Amino acid sequence: MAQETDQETDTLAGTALTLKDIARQAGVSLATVDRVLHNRPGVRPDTVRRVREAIARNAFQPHVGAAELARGRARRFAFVMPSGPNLFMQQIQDYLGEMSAWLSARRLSVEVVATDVFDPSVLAASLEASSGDYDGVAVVALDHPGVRGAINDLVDAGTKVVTLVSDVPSSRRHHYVGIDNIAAGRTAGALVGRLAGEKSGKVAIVAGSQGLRDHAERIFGFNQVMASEFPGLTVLPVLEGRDEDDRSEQVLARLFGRHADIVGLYNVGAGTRGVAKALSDAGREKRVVFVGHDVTVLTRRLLLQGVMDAAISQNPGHEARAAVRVLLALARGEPILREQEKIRIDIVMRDNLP
Amino acid sequence: MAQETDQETDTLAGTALTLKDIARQAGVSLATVDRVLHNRPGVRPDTVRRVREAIARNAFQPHVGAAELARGRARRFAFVMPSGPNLFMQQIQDYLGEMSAWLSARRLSVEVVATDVFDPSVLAASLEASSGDYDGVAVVALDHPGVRGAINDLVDAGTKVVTLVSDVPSSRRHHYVGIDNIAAGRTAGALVGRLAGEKSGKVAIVAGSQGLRDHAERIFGFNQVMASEFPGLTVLPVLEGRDEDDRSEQVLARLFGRHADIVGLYNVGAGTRGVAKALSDAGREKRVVFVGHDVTVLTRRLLLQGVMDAAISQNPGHEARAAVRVLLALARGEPILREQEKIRIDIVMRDNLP
DNA sequence: GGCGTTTTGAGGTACGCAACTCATTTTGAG
DNA sequence: CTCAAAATGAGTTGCGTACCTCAAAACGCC
Repeated sequence: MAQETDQETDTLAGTALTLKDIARQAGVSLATVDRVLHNRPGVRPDTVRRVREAIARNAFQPHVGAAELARGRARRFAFVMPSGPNLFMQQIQDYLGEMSAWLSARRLSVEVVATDVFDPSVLAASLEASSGDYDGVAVVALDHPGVRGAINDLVDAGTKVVTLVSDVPSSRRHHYVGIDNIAAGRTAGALVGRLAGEKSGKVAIVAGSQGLRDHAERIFGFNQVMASEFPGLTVLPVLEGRDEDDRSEQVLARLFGRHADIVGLYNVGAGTRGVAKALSDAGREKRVVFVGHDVTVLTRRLLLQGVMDAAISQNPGHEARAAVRVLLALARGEPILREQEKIRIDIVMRDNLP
Repeated sequence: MAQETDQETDTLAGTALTLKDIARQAGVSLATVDRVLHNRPGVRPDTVRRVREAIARNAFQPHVGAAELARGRARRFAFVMPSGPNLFMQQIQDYLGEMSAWLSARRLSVEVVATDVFDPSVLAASLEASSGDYDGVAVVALDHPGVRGAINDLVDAGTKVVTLVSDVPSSRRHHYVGIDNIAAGRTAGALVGRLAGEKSGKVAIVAGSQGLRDHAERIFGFNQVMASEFPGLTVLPVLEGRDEDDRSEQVLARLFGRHADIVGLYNVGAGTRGVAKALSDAGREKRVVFVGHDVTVLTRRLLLQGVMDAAISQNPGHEARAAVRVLLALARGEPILREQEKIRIDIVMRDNLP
């Protein structure tokens, strides 16, 4: 019907071997292949090798659907997250909710455990309490010895653990789903510097607390870039607003009173409403380059109005889905698609608002 | 062991109903439920309603693994893509390759069909030829009546079709995986304008061809922003470099010779190497704000060197995976996670290079 | 060579669904 | 009321794996 087109075709996948084929090739029974595949005891090293070779030779992959069906038991995951009215965390939960059809089609259950993430002992207790109940746990973690211990205990018990948004690199968690906060701070710095143009002047930083690992890292990255590339700009001492609107507004208002030549402002955490109010009360709404974090209803409006110039964002939907997918892959023993699960640092300006 | 922590727990999914439960609730047999579920004939409208209600009432989702296992036949997808040495397209293919383990664990096969995408009749023939062979087709499409017809024919034959990177909105394709190119152009415009600072001067545009839909749309968005927000900047007539290095360099060199006050440069398509060469030959490497598209080995280097100021990027890995996931969801009749499959317009600068 | 232990084979069952057959019941048109 | 057509029930088979039991074979030790 159609004339031959000189097209190449390149097949990427689609073998259809089963366990039976592997058994035949290795010259053993199905039971033995099963023992090897699941690291069950009672197989001679030599036999193990033969089976492994047959598996490798054929690039055999167990049919994920069949495996899921055969194991019967559903997998249970927990998301341990802050209980406060944090908008970003709320977004993550919302996106988990949007996945419910996807989850139930795979017989997965995801439970959100709200806890006081900022109290290490409470967080650790929450984690310990969930031991044994779940196949996997995603936790917005505080980097603290008690929390680290609790994470390691979970890992030792066979539970898969991923840290979410905030990492505990010294623990033995299997994966971290979140951004590199130093790079995020550097990005913010480059934006403030570039958008401020040739101007010289002062730059203000408002953070929740310098005790929070992610905030501290962002500030570090920010200062790095400012020092090395924008010598004309002077970074003022970091203000702490505790991620609260009122307090952020107050400290900032005081600062504006003292310095008339502020050309840039970096809001490291939340409290955006207060920051914006201080800016407008001081009448400097559009004369100060304002860079903050995360895309919410508020920052979206500020970007559209031109009050905010850019938001550094980590996609909450992506983080929610990546955490689930990573936990699932870990539980199944599947490889993780690193490129897919890597959370990127998004620069969001008015015209590329998602 | 652990003291009670006052934590709320909120379960999101995890029911475990089966078809049998639905049948019992609806007061019919398994066979009838099956008929309803797959729109097979021979069921009274009233009975259909009762079954549908039972399904809805329990938010029943067929076990995706069991379904996949039962249908036996593997699913086949095709990616119809340009045959040329296009780096971006090559990246998409590379990322498809990285998925091979994921694909084979699900007994999916993906074939890449290389064709001359820029010749409508050849492209249309390629599409027609693949009719019946595949459950789904992803195509980098040219917006042309012949291509539109071929896409519609595929859809009518029951094949799922998604357009990739470049859309054919007038066709009945099921989904488009790619960015909004007008918004991408607007973003580029905003960046050039903002990064050029207070300066007034001229802005150059180099495109592959204004006949290409995506290029035309980007230019449109770019001009929109320049006209409305940066009246101090004058946009020069669009240069056409045919996405080739040499030609881009020539036309640009000539332009630099005529205009001394160029402060911004937008490279809409490929030919980046030539553009960069023209810039450096003219000795304006770092005095002109240079914004382009896509993150490749070359643009990455130019960003790090400070020659390029920003790259507008659509993540090729994301596009590859999204296309596969969308085709799979369509074939299975599963809902599409729109938020997940939406391709975002990434602003990539030196410090958030992926 | 006999013994206990380790390793292996053979086989079965279950998982939830798709896709089919065939017998039976219900329905509605005349 | 009759009879063909339509609707439904009941059942089977197979998909590829996990997990289990039991018996048989091979092995190592004294």
